[in-house]
Amino acid sequence: MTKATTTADPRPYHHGDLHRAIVGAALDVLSESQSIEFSLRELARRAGVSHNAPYKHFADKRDLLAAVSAVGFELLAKQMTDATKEHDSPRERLAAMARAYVRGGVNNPALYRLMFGGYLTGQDDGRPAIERTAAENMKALLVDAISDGALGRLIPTAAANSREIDGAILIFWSQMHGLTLLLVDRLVGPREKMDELSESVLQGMLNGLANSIPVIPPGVWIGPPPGDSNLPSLALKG
Amino acid sequence: MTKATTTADPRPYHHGDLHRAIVGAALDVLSESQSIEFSLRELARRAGVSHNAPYKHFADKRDLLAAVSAVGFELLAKQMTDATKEHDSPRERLAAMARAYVRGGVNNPALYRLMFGGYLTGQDDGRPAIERTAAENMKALLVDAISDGALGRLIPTAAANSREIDGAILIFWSQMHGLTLLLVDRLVGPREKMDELSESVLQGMLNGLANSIPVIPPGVWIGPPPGDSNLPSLALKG
DNA sequence: AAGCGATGTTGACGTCGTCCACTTTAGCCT
DNA sequence: AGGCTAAAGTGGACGACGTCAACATCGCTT
Repeated sequence: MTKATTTADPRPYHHGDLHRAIVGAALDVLSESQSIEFSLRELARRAGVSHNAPYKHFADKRDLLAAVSAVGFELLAKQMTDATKEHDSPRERLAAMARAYVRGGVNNPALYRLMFGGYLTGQDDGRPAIERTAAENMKALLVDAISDGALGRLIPTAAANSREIDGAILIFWSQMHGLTLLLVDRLVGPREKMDELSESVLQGMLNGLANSIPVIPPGVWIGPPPGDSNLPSLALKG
Repeated sequence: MTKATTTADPRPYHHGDLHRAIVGAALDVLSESQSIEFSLRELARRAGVSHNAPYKHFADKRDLLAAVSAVGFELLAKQMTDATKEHDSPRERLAAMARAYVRGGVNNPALYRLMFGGYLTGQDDGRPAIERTAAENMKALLVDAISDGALGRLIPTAAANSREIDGAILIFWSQMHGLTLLLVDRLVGPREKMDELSESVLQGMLNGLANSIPVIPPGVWIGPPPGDSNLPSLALKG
C-alpha cells in the first residue's frame, strides 16, 4: 500500500479548522501557564503546523488575542446565564450572577486579564470589533438582571427610568469587577472565600454603607497578602 | 585643551544614578506610548547607556517593572493624601480620596495597568516585595479614610470592630477599583465625567441601592463605547 | 598608590513577530 | 472530467528583544 492515502494520515497538508485550533490552544496555554506572555509560535507548534500558518487566519497577534478574548466573554456570559437559570427571585438571580462573574475571573485569571487587561485597548482607542460584540452581549446580561431586580422592587425604581437603571448597573458592575480583580491580583483574599465575599459585597451594595455594614467572613485579608514580613522600605524622590 | 577632561563631558563612563534614570525613562515611555510593551533596551537607549547596563541595577525585566509599579503606588498614595488634606469632614475626605484614586488610573492607564494588571503576580504567586510594600502603604490610606469615616459616624460602626471596618474597606476599594478599570478599559465612559461618576458611585455605595439610586450624569455610557455599529456576530461552539 | 568591587560595554545566542516567495490542495467553471 | 485559481500551509529571512558571559573603566578604601 502507498504510504499516505489509505492509512489514516496523521497530518494532512490542510488542517481543516486551524482557526479554532489556534484559539483553543491559546485557551489551553492560558489556563496552564496562567501567563499572558505566550508566543504565537507555540500555538502553532501545539496545533502541529508551521509558525506561519496562523497568519492565514489572523492578521497579527493582536487579532488572535482579540478572538481569544471574545471567546472568554462568551464563556463568562454562558456561566452567568447558567447560574441565574437556577433561581427565581430577583435577589437570588442577582447574587448568582455576581457569584458567576467573580468565579469566572478567579478560576481563570489569565483569561480574565486578557479580556480586561487592556492588551487590546491599545493606542487606536478602540477594541477590536469582535471583542466589543462579545463584551456587549455580556453587559446585556447585567442589564437584564438589574432591570429584573428593579421590576421586582429589589431596587426602588420605576422601571421606566433608564438613567437610574444605568446607575445601578454601573455600581453593580464596577463593584463586582473590582472585587474580582482584587482577588485575581491577590490584593484581597483568600480566593476560596470568593463566594462569601461576593455575597457580602452584594449585600453591602444593596443596603449601603450608611445603613449597615456587611459581614465579611473571618480569615479574609485586604491588601497585599500576609506572609513574609520585613518588607523593604521605599525611596521616592523627585 | 583635550577633548573630554576640561569641557563638560556629555557622557561619563559611569552614569551616576542609572537606577532612577531607568525607572524615570520607563515612566516616560509608559505615559507617552500608553502601552505596556516597551523594551528594556529602549529604556537603556533613552538613558544613553548600553543595552546591558540596566542589568547592573535590576535582576531582570520583571524586577524593573516591579520598581516602576512601586513608584506608581507611591505616586497614587501621594495624590490621595494631597487630595484629602484639603478637606475636613469625613465625607468630603472620602470623596476626595475616591476622586484621586479614579483620576490616578484614568490619567495614566498604562501605569495603572502595570500596577494592577498582574504582570508581576506571575506564577510564583507573590508580587515582588518592593511592590508589596508600596501597595501596603497605599492601602493604609484607605483604612484611615474609612476608619475616619466610621468615627465620624459616616458609617454606623463602633470604631472597635475591625471586621466591620474591613468590610467597608473592601467595598470601598473594590468599588473604586472597578470603576477605575472600567473607565480605563473604556467599558464605561466618557472619561471626562470621571469625577461625577466617582461621586455618584460613592453616594450609591453609602446609601445602598435598596434605599436610593444615585444619579449618574447624562452622556455616560456603560459597556463597549458607542460608535461604529453593525458589529460582527460571534460563533462559539464546542 | 594599589587594587578591588561596582558600574558600564561589546558581542553572542536563542526566541519572537512578521514579511516574502514558494508549494500544496480543494473546489469551481467550463 | 480536467484544469485553473485562490485559499491554506511551508520554509527561510530579518530585525528586535531578553539574557548571558567576557571584558573595560572607574571610584573608594586601606
